[in-house]
Amino acid sequence: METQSSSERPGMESNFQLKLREELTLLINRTLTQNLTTADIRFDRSPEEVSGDLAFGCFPLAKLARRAPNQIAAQLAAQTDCALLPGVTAVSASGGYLNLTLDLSSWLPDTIDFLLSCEQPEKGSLPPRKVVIEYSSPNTNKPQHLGHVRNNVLGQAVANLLSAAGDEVIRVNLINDRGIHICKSMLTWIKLGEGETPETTGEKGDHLVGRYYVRFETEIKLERKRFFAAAGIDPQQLAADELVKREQDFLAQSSWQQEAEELLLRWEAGDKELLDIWRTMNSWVLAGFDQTYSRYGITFDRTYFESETYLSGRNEIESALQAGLVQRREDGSIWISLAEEELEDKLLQRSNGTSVYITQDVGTALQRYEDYHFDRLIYVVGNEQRYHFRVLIAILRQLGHTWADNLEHLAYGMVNLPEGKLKSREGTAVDADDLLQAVKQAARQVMEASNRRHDFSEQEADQVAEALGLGAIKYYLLRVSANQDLQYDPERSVDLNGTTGPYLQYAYSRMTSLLRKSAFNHQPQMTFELDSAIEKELLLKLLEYAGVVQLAAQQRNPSRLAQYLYELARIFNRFWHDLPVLKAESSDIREQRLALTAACQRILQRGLHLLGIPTPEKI
RNA sequence: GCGCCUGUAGCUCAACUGGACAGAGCAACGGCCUUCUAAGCCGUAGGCUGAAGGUUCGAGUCCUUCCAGGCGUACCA
Repeated sequence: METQSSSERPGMESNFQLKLREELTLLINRTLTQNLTTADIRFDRSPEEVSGDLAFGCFPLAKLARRAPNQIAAQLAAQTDCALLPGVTAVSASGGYLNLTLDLSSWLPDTIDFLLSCEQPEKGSLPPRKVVIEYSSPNTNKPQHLGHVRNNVLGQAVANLLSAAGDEVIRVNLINDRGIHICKSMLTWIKLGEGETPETTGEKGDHLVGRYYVRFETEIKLERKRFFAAAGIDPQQLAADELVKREQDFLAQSSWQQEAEELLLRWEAGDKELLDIWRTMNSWVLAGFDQTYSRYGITFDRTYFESETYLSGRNEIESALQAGLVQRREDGSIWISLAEEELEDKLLQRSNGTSVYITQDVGTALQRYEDYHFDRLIYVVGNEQRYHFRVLIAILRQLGHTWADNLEHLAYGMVNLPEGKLKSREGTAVDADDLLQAVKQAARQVMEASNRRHDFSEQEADQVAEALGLGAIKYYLLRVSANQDLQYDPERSVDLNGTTGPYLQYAYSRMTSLLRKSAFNHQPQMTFELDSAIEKELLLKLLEYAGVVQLAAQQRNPSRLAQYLYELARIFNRFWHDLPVLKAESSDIREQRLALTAACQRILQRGLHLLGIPTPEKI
């Protein structure tokens, strides 16, 4: 059950914003004898055709007062004395909305002071909650690809948003470093690796190990082909259930499969020689991951390893068995009944005594609760695991952990290419490192083709290209709301025009350029006489910032912020185009426009950083 | 079969959780650089929101039934 309505978490506000909401609340309560609170007052932008800037929708009031919304709006408009509302020069009713016209020059001083001096303008009014958020969660058998990049970038951004909105955030990674898939790359390296190491090949460790994982898949595919050929069967001709049976037959006699399974048994038995190899290969992969994370700006406060947490899952199941909460079947396997949750029974331990995926997640969750006593635990995991997390939460609840209701699966959609799906097993996925390299190259080419001349050193040019590449990739992934599948078009992501990271970074560098050239220094309480429509658009957009961050945090949806920042940048670009700043008609106007620019710059910088996008000063 | 998710402009995506005439970008077409960075700005064109019913003062959004796609439904992770 939702306990909060969406509009009840405003961010910090300037004095004028706060005052306006208070006065409007009083006004409504007086004229309609309601008892609204300021939290009930939310503004939309007035549409172009209507005279006004901010619109207050009277629809919720219509139910309380049992009158039509446009009647209520009309009455409010008729009985409103503008003098009581700060900086409001006119009110009008239209289509059930009360439209307020703001006086730009009275709003600006207060707004600019607030935006430039408030330490954390995104902060919400509720007490902070302790939130543990898990993202990335890679397997140590292959390098990270585009799907992981979406996860990493999304997780990082949501963590940043929650933190900015005022929560205490603990960012955790979970390394899946054990299991049959790990054994596959190990096996292939042992058999065919001839002692290769990242040092001898000069390759990144995760790429090296990943090569052996792909190799395993190609080898077993060949073996499968031979198996079916020898039996004189064309698998394509088989009915579905027959095919499943034949595949099982194949795996049962496949030497690659058998050897991998033997390796897993040896690993679980603690075979010392094997554990050494396992540790060595994992360390290669982890070193590779560290490089990737660091380049992408992905950080964690704590890293969990499944090889360390899966045992606590086993223990939990053991004690649940004693307590009669789970049942052992005749073949020795252990199950939990989830009939109360209207879910299928779930296996918790195999008949051969080894643990399954969900057992590890039970253990990890328990350990995290012990470590942090969180108010909320968010899992950033692909939406193909929706069912898995429903089951996980149900299990924890059945085992008597009331905090199970504080777990939350932040499911995000798959990343597809225009040609179709990514397939990491076949090694056709878009590799995270290669991707950044390619997009960076493209950015570099655009920089060099441009007729702008900067005295960039080679090193500076490289840094700017890297920043633009990151901006391009991250914005591309974050502008789509999380639960949607997204289509990744490599060519489009390299295109720096349109709703892209580089567009925003470019706008930022323009703002910075103006401020640098003018050596602007903000004086509080300055007076404003600006009055153009475009300047007012900027003011109105700036006023939305804190609310947008609050909403994005609450919905765990950075795309809201991504969208907003694009709108802000677009209005700024229009402002830049239409109005002179450094060469303004008077030095007063110049200072005022610079102050407005400074506010935009700070908001755009903070917003982009929440999305994990770097903001180079010059492009 | 059952469950979950998704269908919005030619393409990629928005739409503050039920509110004003459904908005952007790309692609197309037409304008704007001797002027603070043209990676920019302005304009034109593009829609029966998959279909049909229903609830409501009001539906892209909620309900029902279809249609299409994706993902689950493992003693895989």
